[in-house]
Amino acid sequence: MASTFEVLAEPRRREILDLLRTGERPVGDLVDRLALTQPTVSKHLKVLREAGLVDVRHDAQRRWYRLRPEPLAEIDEWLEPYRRLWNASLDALERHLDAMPDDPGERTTDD
Amino acid sequence: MASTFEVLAEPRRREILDLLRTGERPVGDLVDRLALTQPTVSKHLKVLREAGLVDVRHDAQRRWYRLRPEPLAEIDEWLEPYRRLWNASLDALERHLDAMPDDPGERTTDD
DNA sequence: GAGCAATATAGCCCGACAGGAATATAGAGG
DNA sequence: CCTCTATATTCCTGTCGGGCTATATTGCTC
Repeated sequence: MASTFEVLAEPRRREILDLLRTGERPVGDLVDRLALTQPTVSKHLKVLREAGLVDVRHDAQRRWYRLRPEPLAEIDEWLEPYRRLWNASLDALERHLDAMPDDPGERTTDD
Repeated sequence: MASTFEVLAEPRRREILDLLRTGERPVGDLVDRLALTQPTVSKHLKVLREAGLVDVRHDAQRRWYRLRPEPLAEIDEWLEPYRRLWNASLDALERHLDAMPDDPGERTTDD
């Protein structure tokens, strides 16, 4: 089964997730909004389903797809050890700006 | 140029980022740790470079690769609107557990 | 149960991409 | 300048994935 990252690598699938953020939608609705044929959308939905990123509710012939944010929470956890790094960079930048009242002679390494 | 998500979809590239989290490393070091040939590692590094996820420092023939966390911060931002969703789920679960002191007759919809 | 609506599945094509082997490039040192 | 080291680039191959068309499935309604 594909990793959450692999599933998210596809722009159309991210679009689908974006659309589902506001609530559940039937397939036809997604087909209308994405410029894709119905089979293609269904295929993407299958991938999303197998990755646990969406859930389906049956209502007669209509299938309502709904977002499942849990795998995204795992991405969030994966980011955790990196988060301190860019925080460190921002802190350093802040300190730098802070320690530089107005120094026009200052040069960075952009030569 | 590939999106950050596409770049991260490759497991080996995530491994490389993991290795670089502790500090900069030369290519040969990465080759030793990943079970890949040197050209393959160089190719991955090129992709990572073009996506802005790593940076190079030249030191004679040796190239020291270093992590650039900024694109990861963008992923973090992308997650932002979703974060409230899984927080909502967790909140709901908490409220649920909270409102259920000890109710053995309680049934969920898992039939 | 025939017909219609909504969705899924199958089959196919094509472009992208990861992997490796071979080769090129860059720099140090004798 | 030749050689050795470290890395990048090129070329080739196999596989995978997205897109489409055509077809199957499911469930409603008359």
